[in-house]
Amino acid sequence: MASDNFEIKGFILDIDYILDKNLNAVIRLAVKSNGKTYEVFDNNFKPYFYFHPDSEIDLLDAENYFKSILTTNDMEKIKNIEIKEMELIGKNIELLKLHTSSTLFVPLLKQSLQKYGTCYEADIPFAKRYLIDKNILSSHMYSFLLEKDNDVLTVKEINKIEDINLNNNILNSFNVLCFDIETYNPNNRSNPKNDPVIMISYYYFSASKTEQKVITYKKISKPFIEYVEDEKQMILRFISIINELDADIVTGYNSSNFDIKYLIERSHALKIDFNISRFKGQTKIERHGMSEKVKLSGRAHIDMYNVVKFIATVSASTDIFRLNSYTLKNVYESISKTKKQDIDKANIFRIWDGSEEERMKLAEYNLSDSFSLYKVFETFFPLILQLSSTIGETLSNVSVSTTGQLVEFLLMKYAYQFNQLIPNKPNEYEIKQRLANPITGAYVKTPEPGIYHNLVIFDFRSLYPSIITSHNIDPSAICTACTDYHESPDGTKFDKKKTAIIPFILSMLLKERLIIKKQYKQDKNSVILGAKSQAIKIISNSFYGYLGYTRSRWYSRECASSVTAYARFYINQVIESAEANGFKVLYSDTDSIAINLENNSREHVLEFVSKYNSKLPESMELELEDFYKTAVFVSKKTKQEKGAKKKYAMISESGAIKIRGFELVRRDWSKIARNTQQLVLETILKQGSVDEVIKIIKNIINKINSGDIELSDMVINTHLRKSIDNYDIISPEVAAARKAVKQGFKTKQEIQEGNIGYIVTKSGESISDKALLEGMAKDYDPDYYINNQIIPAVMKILKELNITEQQIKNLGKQKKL
DNA sequence: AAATGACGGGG
DNA sequence: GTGTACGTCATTT
Repeated sequence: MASDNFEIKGFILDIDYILDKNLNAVIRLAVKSNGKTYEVFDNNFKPYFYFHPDSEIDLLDAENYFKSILTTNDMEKIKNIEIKEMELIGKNIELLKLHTSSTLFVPLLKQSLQKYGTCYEADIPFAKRYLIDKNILSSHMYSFLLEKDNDVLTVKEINKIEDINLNNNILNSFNVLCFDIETYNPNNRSNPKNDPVIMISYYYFSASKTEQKVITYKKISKPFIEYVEDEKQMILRFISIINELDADIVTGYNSSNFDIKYLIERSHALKIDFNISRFKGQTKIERHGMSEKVKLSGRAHIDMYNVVKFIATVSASTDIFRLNSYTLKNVYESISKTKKQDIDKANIFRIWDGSEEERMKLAEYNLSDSFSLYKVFETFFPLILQLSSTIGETLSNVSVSTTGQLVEFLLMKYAYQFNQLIPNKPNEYEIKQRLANPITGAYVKTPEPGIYHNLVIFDFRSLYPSIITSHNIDPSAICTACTDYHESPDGTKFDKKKTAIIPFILSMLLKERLIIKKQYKQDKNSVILGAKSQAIKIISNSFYGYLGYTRSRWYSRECASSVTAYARFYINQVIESAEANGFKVLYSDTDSIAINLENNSREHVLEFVSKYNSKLPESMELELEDFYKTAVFVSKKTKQEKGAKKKYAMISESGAIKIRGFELVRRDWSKIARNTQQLVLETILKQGSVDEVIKIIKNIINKINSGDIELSDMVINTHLRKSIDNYDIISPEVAAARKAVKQGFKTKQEIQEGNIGYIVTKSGESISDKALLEGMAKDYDPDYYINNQIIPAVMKILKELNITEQQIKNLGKQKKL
């Protein structure tokens, strides 16, 4: 038997497991090393879980105990029993550790044992379990000592390589295939049972080459077209291209829910197997919570739509990435600042059935989707990679994770290292209870509405994380009888001496981030450092949320409410202290305060903050955010907004505009209203007064009155969910849609499936009478747009600045006369 | 006001 | 898959 040993240096791209013919679970790694990907097995890891019996039993005689409660069939599944002493949320617990050979047996044994006690860690996916127990980080360099036996590679040893350069190089070592499909859609929504895939485009890039193509089966003379015989050949060709190019990452946009799903279902109809895995194993779609997850073996599938939404969620409080809709077009245009090629999607089937010239446009569009996706991928992948290497989960898992799942994975890893038992997930009843019992939130000081000048904003650096680390907030540190403790303002005591994993992990992350930030200052162009810093920030900021997250394994109402109680305590302390020192605090939210400098000098306020900082716990710090020239504060009054909400706009000294809480961009307002509102706000900020604003509004009203505004700016976008016949109340959009159907402009189906845009025209009595679909409308009703769009939009801002609606209305009348 | 339902992205 | 389990907004009751 030929067998030899060798060593490779590389990183884990993906991990899963196989069941051999005896159902034994064997870990399988995809190791990427020097441009090659190895399929590597690890035989030295077996499934296990813990059991804690309800009744007192003789643990030393556990085998007989199990014999008395389990069938012989179940008993055969237990390979070994160990007695373990561990800690569960601060309390010692004695457990039985049950070893088995197959992952299949774990849920079966758990089922049989449930009525006799509690099973722990019986729901940790095997591949995750492996990374946790072996303390191996995905997307991190390791040296793998391998043994080759009959072409099968097994791993003997894995050792971490602490080489920053090697780790950094990972960023450029992926073969990435970005793809997009077009489908035939004669009935609006393509149905994979009948409607073929008509084009598949891809944009491929790796360290050594770039390639882009559209595969299709109707004649189109363009150099980027690869012509094949039919749909079946097209799909087969796509699969073989993925293999030939040896893609490590296959990425799409909403591809889990659409492209991949459609290709799988379509292939089924064509009686072919759609499999784009690298190693043996199916390509399938699994439910991952509410979304779907594509499972490949040996490659990572990354759905950039998931990633984009994730980033949008975690950066919700910043202006960096806030869009009203996360379509590929919007996202691409936002990151690249260039327009994306567009097409009327409802028309794709007609284009396909039409001339070659038209199809050429479709092919170009198809390719532009893959190219845009590549840009989106390029923008966000560094962060995904750093999230992956920071917590150690695989790229494909990170790409479908919520922040809670990222934190949970880290906690599970450290729980293992600290001999702590991983708490079970809550059942539905507990979830409901937690949900019904929310945690008191942050403190918000609502501002007096108006325009202010000369502001300074300070905020606590990483307030929640630093509160957790400074006060040892962790469910396992909660104590009643301890002597050396932190007591939160709402009365929970945390043992100072207890080594608890949440503060432990957090202080490690915060320390690392400080180092990274320092390096980043020296090397502002480093994509890796920027992404790493962002990744750590995202993870650290998620611990508080995780403590109060209803499905959390480490849920602790006491901890979560202690964090917010401390936050309220500290921010109020700053406010009081600032006011005692003669500063006017205009506004405060959670971790920040806005001070109106008035006659105070900058030096004076900076001095105050520095003095204040010296009194704070070591890891806490109040930082200067920025100086602001002008700020507009508006009080919240609308029904939707419960409680005190941020609603302000301000402009910093450098001219950066920060807008919070204004409904500036909503689909159901016309573009003219949105643009005018934005302009009004910006003008107030830049001019520092409302004088110029009056002129602007007057000008817009005049333009509207004289019919100078393009119809496209007047379109109000909305969408109908029901069939147009089923409405009791006829809103303008329903009226417009009905007219369009009656006159044969659109079919009922077209209306029902997509977005519709309508314009309020001159002819008719009610607004519904006047409403016509975009394309049918020949004019617009100036009165409607002035009174129902422009005035309400600008009044949202102006009413707080002592300008009445009548004043604005008079602007239009003056000109008319 | 509370409960229920639909949507997001994709064509 | 050692299965999972959203957040928001509109409409209806």
